[in-house]
Amino acid sequence: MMIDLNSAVDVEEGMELWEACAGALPKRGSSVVYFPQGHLQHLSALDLPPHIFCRVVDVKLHADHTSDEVFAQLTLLPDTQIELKWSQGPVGTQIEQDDCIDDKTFTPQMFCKTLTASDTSTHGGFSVPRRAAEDCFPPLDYKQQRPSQELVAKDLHGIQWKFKHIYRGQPRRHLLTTGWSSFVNKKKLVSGDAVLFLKNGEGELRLGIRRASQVRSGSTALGSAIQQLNYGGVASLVKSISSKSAFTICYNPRLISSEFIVPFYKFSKSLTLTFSAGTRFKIRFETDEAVERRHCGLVIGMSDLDPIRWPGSKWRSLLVRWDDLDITRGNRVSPWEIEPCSPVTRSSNLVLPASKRTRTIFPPENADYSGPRDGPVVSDFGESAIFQKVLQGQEMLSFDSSNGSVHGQIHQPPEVSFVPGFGDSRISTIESNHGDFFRRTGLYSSYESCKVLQGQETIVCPSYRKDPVLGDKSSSRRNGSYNILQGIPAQVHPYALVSSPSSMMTIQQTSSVASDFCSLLGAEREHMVTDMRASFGVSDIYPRNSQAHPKYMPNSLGQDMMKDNQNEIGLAQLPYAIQSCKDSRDLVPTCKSSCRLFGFSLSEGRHTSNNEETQSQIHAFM
Amino acid sequence: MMIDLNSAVDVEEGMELWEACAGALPKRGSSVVYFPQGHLQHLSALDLPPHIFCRVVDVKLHADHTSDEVFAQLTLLPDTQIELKWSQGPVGTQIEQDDCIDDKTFTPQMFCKTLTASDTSTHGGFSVPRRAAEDCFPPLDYKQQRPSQELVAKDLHGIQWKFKHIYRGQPRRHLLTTGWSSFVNKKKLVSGDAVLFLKNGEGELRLGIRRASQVRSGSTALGSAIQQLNYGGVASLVKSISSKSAFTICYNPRLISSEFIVPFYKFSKSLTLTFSAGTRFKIRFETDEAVERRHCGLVIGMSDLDPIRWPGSKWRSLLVRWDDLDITRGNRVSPWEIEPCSPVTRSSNLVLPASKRTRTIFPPENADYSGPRDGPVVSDFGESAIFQKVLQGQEMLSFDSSNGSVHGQIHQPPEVSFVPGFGDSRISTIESNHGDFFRRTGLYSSYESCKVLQGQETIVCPSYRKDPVLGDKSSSRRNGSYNILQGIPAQVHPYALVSSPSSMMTIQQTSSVASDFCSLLGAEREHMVTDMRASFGVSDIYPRNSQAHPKYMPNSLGQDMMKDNQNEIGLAQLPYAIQSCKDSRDLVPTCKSSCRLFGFSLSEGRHTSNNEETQSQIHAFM
DNA sequence: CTGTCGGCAACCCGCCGACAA
DNA sequence: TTGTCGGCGGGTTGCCGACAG
Repeated sequence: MMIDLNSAVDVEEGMELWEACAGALPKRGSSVVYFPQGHLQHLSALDLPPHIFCRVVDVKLHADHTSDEVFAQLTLLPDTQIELKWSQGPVGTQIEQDDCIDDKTFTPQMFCKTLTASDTSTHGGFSVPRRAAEDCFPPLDYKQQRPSQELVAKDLHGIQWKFKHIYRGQPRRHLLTTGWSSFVNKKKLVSGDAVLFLKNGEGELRLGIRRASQVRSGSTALGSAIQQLNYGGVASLVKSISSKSAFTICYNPRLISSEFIVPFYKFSKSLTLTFSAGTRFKIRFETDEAVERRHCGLVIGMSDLDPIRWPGSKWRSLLVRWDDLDITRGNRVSPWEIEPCSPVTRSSNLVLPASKRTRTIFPPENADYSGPRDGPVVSDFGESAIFQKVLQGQEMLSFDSSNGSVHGQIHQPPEVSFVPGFGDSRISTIESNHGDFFRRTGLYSSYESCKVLQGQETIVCPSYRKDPVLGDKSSSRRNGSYNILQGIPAQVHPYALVSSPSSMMTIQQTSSVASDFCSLLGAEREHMVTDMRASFGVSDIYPRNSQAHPKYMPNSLGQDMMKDNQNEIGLAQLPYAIQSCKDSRDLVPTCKSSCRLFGFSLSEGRHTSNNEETQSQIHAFM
Repeated sequence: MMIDLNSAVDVEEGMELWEACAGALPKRGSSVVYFPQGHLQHLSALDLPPHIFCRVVDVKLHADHTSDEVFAQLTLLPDTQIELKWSQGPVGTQIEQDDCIDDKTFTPQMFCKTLTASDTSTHGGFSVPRRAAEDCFPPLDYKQQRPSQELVAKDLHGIQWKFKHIYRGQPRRHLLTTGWSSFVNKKKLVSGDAVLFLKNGEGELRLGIRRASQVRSGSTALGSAIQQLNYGGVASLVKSISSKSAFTICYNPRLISSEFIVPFYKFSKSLTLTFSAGTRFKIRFETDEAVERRHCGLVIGMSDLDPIRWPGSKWRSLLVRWDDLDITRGNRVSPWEIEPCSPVTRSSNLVLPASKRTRTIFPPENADYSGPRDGPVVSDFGESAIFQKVLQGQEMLSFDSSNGSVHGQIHQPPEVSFVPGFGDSRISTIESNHGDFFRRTGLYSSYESCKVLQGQETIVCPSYRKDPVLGDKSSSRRNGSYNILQGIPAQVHPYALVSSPSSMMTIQQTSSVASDFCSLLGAEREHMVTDMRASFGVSDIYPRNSQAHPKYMPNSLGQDMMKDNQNEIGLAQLPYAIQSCKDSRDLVPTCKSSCRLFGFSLSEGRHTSNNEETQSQIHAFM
């Protein structure tokens, strides 16, 4: 069940926590594009255009009471003004900026740690990373032999959790003992889930969770179901849109199924590119296992996903071939989902040790550059509080907080090009420049490390690296040094976090930079992209008789397409889907058994649906 | 999430258990009346008649996977034939009979016990009532010093639960030890919930639960939500009905919110009565606390509940005044919900010790009458298996199993009349006859004890009474002696159970008797009822300035009406409702907090929403 | 620095008959 | 007949430093 953070105080306080847990939201007042096709899936043929330009007129935050799943109710108002802008030509910076206004001031501190087996076992408590404790928790009296204190942290629902925070052991370390296991049990946390502590301006502690895996897919079902089943249903949705009146949908930034709302500037920009067949691209998304990896692929054509009901829609209009044929994703993407890929050699070896990688790839080029090694990340939405006030003190970019835009000292953007290629690791000189561009702007490293770190299951913190200028401790006390991101939302990372070498993060103001980066990138693309559409047909791309042809790939693309449909439609349509999400831990078996309804037996038989529970029960008596 | 009992075997086997847990269903093929007004509440003004005559074309049983909440999906087909019958005049017995056809043969044995504090505490196991164990469990070898065996019982989902069944202690008693607490934990049972063991024809054990209280209201939300939010929504519902094509709704016999489907004969018959103002009536329903009591009241008028959108609807068309002003129910009922009341003195003292009461009220009048002391109960639906083959061996009525109807040897129904009265306990001579009628038919006692027992929180078994004729043990081995009913579904009790003095029950074939009883009653009513409509106006009934007037009853009727609306509409409309049912035990706080959305703060503040949990958490660390 | 482990205490679960309602 | 209790044994929880990666 959902509770609404409707107390004024809690909305105020909970906002940061909510976004820390969920990711960035389209801001109230911002311009977005709504895709009924993506939202309603194949639910019914509607008399609606494929994309609807809207203004976000209301945002309500919600958190599921039992699973802590976060989602928002967005109220969208179809806006002909935006449509007008759209029809008049490519994106203006105006629009981007209006997505980036913000008025929050303070900078909360937070840390996020993926729980280890020890953290979640019954054997002990929670091992707090040193810096996390030092930065987020009230200081202990280290003169005492065994310093300890009581911590109180509120979760999204305003529920208080108390923990004994103790500093002990040899060597000394911070631990949460009493109260911790209760928290783990009540929240049903397992190893791989992440907890998140956040100290707000008043020094109050807030506590959130980000679940690792299955809940995500479960949530998808829930989210989708709610979206469609929202009171009034599809009919009233159509009616609202047709009459240009506001409508409300559910939105979960962490879910790939929430892609049906896209910031206008992103949509607009992506279409200025007209991705050609042959274009190499990369994408970020979460698989079912919540492992987020960077995947590259090749655009092999473009066509309407559903030419009958949604002719001319850009929704998943690009036919693609993935480099990794195991990718459990359809062979279609939307233009705004993907980014041009820089196929440097190292892209095939993504899981290098972070410290090593960092050292190798980003030697300090500028002695003056003592700020974050990892800059901000691209954010879809210029939303919110916690992404503001970034980059202060950084030399590479000056930030004008008055309008939230970045005035580049990079007045001459470097040449960036995206050369279509079929091999794995072609590097052109232009692409080198491209990499250089990232490095010079200070954007590249975050961009890169973010992607790498997102997919890793347990890795949180790259090894600590001494700052060549400021030494060991001071660097981490500044506006962060490394960007540590983990369990990050799907599709596009919404955080702009600059963090210390530990998992400590300081949240800062970066979104405007991010979107500006986007527009720079977009501009570059426009110049450089080579239109190869004419020279490629879909079937030409696939060597006949090779397993790369859809016909011969039952285990990859072909099947994935089916899966795609089955999951997203099936789970969204029926009441089963709603009910499959009652309990966060029961989701897997439940979903399995309900999936059988759509022709796929994901489980062996119906009795396996709660086999674990059943087994333990059956063996309770010997 | 719901699982469907879709394996053929399980439907076959699970049917009995399902009905034991849920109550009787409208049978496939039977005639019912569907009330969109009751189903959709104030959801939207529809272009539908207030009642729609339908045939039940499909029944699918479901059980919630985590809470074990039972409900059914009914597919109804608007049927002009029924409408025709309706328009041609009062009910024929034909229609009743077609609701009672059945082909099931065997008679399962079951018992139902409300869990005590000891049963649910962590301190021990489950104390099995002696006779329940003897009748339902495989026999133990009592020669052993401490006889024990392993029991295996399947629940609604087909999950097996194993228990150690032991016979020990001084004095000896039956206990379930190992495995029991695990069951309690997994099902989240608390004291007041009831468990139900059922031995089917093959001697297999089945195991169900009936929750006591809050889950019920939670389920209401779930049920309602699903009903309305069922894919396609209201619009498609309207469309289906308008085009006379089948539609599917959710139905839970235990819920008062499921009143929107009424057997045709019941509807039809109730309208032949044209309840007049001044008519005394009684009703059975469950309050929020799952306490079901018999309530009496007075019809004070009749008018449309919603004259604008549902003019001429019989839905809650009767304005009533309750004898007990504390009743948490609106001041409106539908004609088919109520029955004429026999205002005998003891009706004001319902919670007499059962054995004492039984002794006092039902002295054996007929030495030949060695069958059940408590006869069958009125059943709305002539459904199913377990209600058949009743009363065999009983002298009062003969049962013809070939067509499921009852041919009365009561060829001369006794005079039954319903004299309007304002006092609490007027007894007319005619009413005495009325009571006598019940007694002579063997219907009265069950009718009575059922009502009494339903509302009691912990009382399950009236004290054991020796059968004056057959002695101690033998009586209970026959077709039952006392009808023990507990935690019985709302509104109209669907069981026809004849039980032993313990909580052991033998399920038997009674429904045809029940409906026949109804028709008898209906016929009587038609003759006897005095039309007093003209002489009473609503405002005349309420003594001005008395607290009986709605205006002066903020704590009873007035407020209750509001509650009524708020709950049923509010919870049905929003996604909150769907999600409020994730966990059976979390339902209360959840519902409370979500109710605030509709303007009612049912809880003190939002933080109290899971106070219990929170408290325990907060105090985990001192 | 921090994940995991063995050691060990305290607690609680759950089986037992006693007792009484 | 059966609900509750004290007794008590055993399993689990959870705090501790040791140790190692």
